[in-house]
Amino acid sequence: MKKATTTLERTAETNSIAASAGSEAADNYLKAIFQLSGRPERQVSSTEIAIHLSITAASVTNMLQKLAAQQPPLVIYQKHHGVKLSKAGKKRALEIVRHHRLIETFLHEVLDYPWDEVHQEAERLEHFISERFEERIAAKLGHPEFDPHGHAIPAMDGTLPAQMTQEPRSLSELRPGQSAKVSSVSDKDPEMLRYLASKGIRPGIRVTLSEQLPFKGAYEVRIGSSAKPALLSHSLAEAISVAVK
Amino acid sequence: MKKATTTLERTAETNSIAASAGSEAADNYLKAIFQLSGRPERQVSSTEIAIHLSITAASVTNMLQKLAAQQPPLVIYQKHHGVKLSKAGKKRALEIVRHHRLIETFLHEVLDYPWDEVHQEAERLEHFISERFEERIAAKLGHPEFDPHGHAIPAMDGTLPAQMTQEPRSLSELRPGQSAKVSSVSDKDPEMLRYLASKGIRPGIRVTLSEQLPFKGAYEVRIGSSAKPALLSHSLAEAISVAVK
DNA sequence: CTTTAATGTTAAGCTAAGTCAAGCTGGCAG
DNA sequence: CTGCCAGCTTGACTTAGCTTAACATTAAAG
Repeated sequence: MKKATTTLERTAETNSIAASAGSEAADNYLKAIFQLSGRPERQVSSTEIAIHLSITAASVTNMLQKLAAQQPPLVIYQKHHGVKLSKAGKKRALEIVRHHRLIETFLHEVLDYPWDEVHQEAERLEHFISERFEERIAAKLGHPEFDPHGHAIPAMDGTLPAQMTQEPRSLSELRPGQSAKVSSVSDKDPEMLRYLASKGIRPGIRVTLSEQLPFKGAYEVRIGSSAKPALLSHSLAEAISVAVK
Repeated sequence: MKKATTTLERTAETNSIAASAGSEAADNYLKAIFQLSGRPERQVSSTEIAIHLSITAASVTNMLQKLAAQQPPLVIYQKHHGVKLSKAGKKRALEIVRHHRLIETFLHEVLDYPWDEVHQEAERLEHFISERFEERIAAKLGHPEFDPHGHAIPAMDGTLPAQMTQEPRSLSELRPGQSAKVSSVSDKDPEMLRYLASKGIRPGIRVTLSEQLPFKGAYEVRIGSSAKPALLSHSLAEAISVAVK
């Protein structure tokens, strides 16, 4: 008569909600929401997230419901009205952003990666490093405040330097004659980064907009102390954040 | 009367091969087979793999079939008679082992990890680093030949130093009076590594077996040039590989 | 040669994350 | 105040990797 013993009582609790906390996918959603919601914070819609992550809106709805059902909830989700991060969700998102930016800095400073290649590698690794690894590279780098593209690195406790809590101004919003310091550049497009580097545009450099052609035309920009100005397209100008000061 | 349409013809081909190349799971199987098959090479059984990976034998059978069905096949699999790596499978396995050991060395040398903590971190990261990352840390370290535990690091082309192509001898196989040099120690158990470090046992150190108590009793070992001998349990002695020379 | 214990394999089914297609909704145009 | 349609949500299905339970095979012992 068979053993049968095995399946008896069983943890009848295969149970409820299932998990999906801490998964790579969940992390990516949280990071996406964080980045899309901007500062000050806005609600983010399913489709926005879907486009950002290159998946379908249906998947997003699904995952948002799971994230909202966690204990504690990672997002505040209202059917048909978008989503925002909860306290816990924001903490997690900032942790991942910290990982990402520390890794980028590390790759650039310690492993001599060119700045256009750090993003891709960091995008994968950010999910898999331990707290210990994070702590070690931060120490090795002397607890840096900014990554190679000029983005602020959140502190361990999940706080950002004060000036970073507001939406930064883009070079494309300057008026002719205005001068400003480059605070950061978008890290998403390697080609763009290579081009910017070749023009000498990087965080900390002072730029002066001498002229802007109409209809989103070229931006004529004087860079640092260089003699002749450069011409930047609208989308390039948009990818450059500046502090007017 | 319901649609019913659904189950009809069906892609009767739920089908064959599917993919699962290059996945983390597949990598882990290949590595497990590589490690279990030893040198010179033996066939490895499903259950061995199952135990090594802490999953069920059924899962293993499944995956082996997929790995064998790849184009090119990653393993040579014979029902009921175990499995061995194909050319391509061996190449991939060595690539992962190379990643693992380079990462361990890197964590130890560059990030000052203690040698008992490197394994766990490397175990995760080995699957996610790019070729570029591999190349950069290898360069940073001066293309090392051995990891912190004394294991040989495969070259980029997937070859191992000559002496590593044979099964190493364990300290537990020495006869009293024999002397040998520690070539490597097992990296799996952090506690054991800490203990070994405390006794001064590490790769490169010369040891002399002065006495071995019967029935797998303690091994009395003189370590390097130290005055008084240490007592090692059988399992400890087994975890230490030596070159007699 | 037969039996059987150990070991392997198949089949069915679960979960996580995704897809597609169809059904809802809610805010704006008339 | 109505209706409509873009944007969400739901539901039914997929795939990868796993589990359990049932069935099959091998090899060793009688």
